[in-house]
Amino acid sequence: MRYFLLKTDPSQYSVSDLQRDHRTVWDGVANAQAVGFIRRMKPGDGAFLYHSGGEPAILGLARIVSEPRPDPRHPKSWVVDVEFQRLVEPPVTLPEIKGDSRFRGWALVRQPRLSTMDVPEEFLDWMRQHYPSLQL
DNA sequence: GCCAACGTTGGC
DNA sequence: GCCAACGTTGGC
Repeated sequence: MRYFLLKTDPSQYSVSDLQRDHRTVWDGVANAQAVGFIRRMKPGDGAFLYHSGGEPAILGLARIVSEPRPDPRHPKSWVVDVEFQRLVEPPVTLPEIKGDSRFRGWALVRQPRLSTMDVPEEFLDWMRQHYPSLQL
């Protein structure tokens, strides 16, 4: 089981929208590198939900609930179904992540425009320590 | 709202 | 296949 991070612009589709919808098709990912991560996802994998725009932060946890598949509407895009799991409270803010030298190499810090990525083991450890109730 | 970074497109 | 122009994203 792996963990990924999914960015969303909250003015388009927010974590509370997913909480309300419970399940959605995660679409709009066309960038080749990001699509590469979508294609590596497996049902049962975890996904941190991140708001870009507004206060950049991780504020939810979701589960991948389908195999990835090409988006029939957009040739270069791939989609996957995700299901809301939990809110991350309090949210883990970008400044907090940037401020920790252990995460310096993470694409979240290094490549601001990458919308979908994997999550380094160091961050998972940190999360397990600080958010034990998430049972990561 | 601005703008830097960077990905994509299209003309050659 | 290169690269200039252009568009988009995301952080501030």
